[in-house]
Amino acid sequence: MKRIDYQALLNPAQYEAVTTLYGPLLVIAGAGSGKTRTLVYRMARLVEEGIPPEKILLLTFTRKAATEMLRRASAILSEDRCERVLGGTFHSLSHLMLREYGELVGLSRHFTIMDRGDAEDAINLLRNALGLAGKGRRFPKKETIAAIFSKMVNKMMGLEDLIEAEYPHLLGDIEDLARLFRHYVQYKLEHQLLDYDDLLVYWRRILAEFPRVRESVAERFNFIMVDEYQDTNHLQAEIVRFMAEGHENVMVVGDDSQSIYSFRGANFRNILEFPRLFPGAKIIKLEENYRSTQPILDLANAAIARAKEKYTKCLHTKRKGGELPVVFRGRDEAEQSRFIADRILELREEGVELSDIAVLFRSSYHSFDLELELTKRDIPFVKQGGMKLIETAHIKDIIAHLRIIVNPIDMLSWNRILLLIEGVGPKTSQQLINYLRYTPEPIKALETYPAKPAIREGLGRLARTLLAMAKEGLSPEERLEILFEYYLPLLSRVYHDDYPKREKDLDHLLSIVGRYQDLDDFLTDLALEPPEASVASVEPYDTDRECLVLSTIHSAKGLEWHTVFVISLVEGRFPSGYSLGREDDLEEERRLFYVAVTRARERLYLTYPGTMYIPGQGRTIAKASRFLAELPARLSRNWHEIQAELSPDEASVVINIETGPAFQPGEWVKHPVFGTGQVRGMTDQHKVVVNFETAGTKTLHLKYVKLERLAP
DNA sequence: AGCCCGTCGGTTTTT
DNA sequence: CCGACGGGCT
Repeated sequence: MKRIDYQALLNPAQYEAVTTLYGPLLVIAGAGSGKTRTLVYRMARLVEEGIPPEKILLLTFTRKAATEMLRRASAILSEDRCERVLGGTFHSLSHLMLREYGELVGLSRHFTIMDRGDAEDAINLLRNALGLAGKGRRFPKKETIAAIFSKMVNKMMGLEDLIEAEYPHLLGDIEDLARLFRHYVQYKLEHQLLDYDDLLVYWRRILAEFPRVRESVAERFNFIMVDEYQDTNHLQAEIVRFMAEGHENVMVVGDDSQSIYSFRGANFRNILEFPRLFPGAKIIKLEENYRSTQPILDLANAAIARAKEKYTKCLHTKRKGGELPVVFRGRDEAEQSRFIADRILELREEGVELSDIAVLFRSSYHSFDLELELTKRDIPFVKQGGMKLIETAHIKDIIAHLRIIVNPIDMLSWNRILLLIEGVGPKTSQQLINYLRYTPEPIKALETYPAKPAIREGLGRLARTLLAMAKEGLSPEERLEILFEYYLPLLSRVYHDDYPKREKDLDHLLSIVGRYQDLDDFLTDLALEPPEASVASVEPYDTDRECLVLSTIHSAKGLEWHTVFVISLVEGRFPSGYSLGREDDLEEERRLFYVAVTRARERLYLTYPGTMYIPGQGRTIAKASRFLAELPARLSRNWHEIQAELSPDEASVVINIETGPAFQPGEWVKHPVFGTGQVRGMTDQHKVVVNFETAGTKTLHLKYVKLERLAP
């Protein structure tokens, strides 16, 4: 094992955090202040001190983040013991614990995890059954109800208090909502269904009610580290408190200025309550920024300075120089998209990798226009955030079939798959479910059900398929293949408009399932770590290909890029129209803007369209976001002014690189991004046409391209 | 009575 | 681009 010179590798504050191993520790870390680095080195330190890695627990916001940190810690120690640290999200940890201890509170080992959509479906079903919907009766949408129920649980608030505080217009519906909530809880219990919140709720409950479990868990995990603590909620804080009982070796890291998940019950004040939860906690602040240039930080500081409540100080860096962030106003969305595509192509020719550039936005649909432009120009991209693969109807169909194999009393899934049968609607499905519900073997019972002749054939085929899938000893992949034989013909009937597109997703799913030995694991991972829906590269499985990143700001948390574009900075989009009414929500939008701009290392572009198409209203004038309007003028430059200052000849030239002697046709050259290629010729003094081996033929402007001559 | 299918409206953020 | 809704069909 390598000895590590921590003092040389870390600044004094980071060093102190890394070497404080025992007792409660709160680290307030500004954006780009080496928060991840600190966590990684602390993990290495613990292992180096002889702590068995399996006694360390690392809780992060996504499982990807945890895996990445463990990989880095192992690299530092040049050994792989760190991989044995248990890392994951609160939800994945709770899931793991419930599979182990769930029986204590009446959970089967094969409970099903519902995603948000499933929860909404169940709520909808119950709402109809209770007669709370339809016919002139005004009742909140299932999305709203699900949000209310989720907030109640995560904030550990009563329904009445929550409605009063956040949904005063629904005060009249409290009784019905309460009744619906009781039924929802009952329904989940009956069918062994757990929504995301239940994972946390049940785990907390076990910890609270069973001191023996608490003891053995505290013994199992001697050291707990929590990342992104500003986005945890009260429920999660309690889980931490219980799990650390006895040893109190808990380190949490966060930045109250980056709290962006209050819609999920997170409260940035949580981070300040940590010292109350763990009296005697040591507090360390990391304030020096290692990521961005000072002009970018100046803009970020100015944006967050207007926040009503904040606790961290100004970010500063020792880095010198840097360009002012650029503001661009396009005539419309199409011009905004063209501008971004133009800049991206220039950056690529400067040698900035596509994957080191990101376009960030408030809501997933804000990038639709840009996606069209990128496709037109053949710029490959991946999109993070927004629609997940598992949220598409056809994938949910598949998942529902698989869930029944694991948990045959999951009547929510039964409902879904029965509705796929021709001739079966909501009524028939409910009757069937009432029949299947209390039979010991629901799948077999399907065939014996006294059904109308019109649907008997369909039920029989479903029963035979499920029986074949349920056979012992099959791999998940084999089960899926059996299912496809049954499902593919359905697909073209049910989704006749666009089934070829959906068929491709099914292939994608098949390629994912191949990695799993256990169906339970596969379903759990799909729910807890859902793969993104769109991989827009031309060849779907070509993940090596370098891609531009399009991402919601929420999904960009913790990441950084050379250049960042923040787009659609228009009132109503960002800040979102939903937030305009409430002060707290607006504050969160502001923090979201802060998170967005602090993702950039070298260059930052803030763009917005002057007009926008709004369905119903047609073309409307867009008003620049208040986040732009409020910025002091000296902190950014306007693109149109930059252009006006340049001579017409230079207008599109960004940087100068000395041009060498003219390239000759037939010469071999190497480009930092496109790789090697052969020169076709020069179109004029400045432009060379190169036929690249993999990237195809490109015309490059010599003033800003880095071409290397290769020996013949 | 219950199902199918075309139309239309309206779109936050995520484990 | 998905879900609610209403009219027509079995």
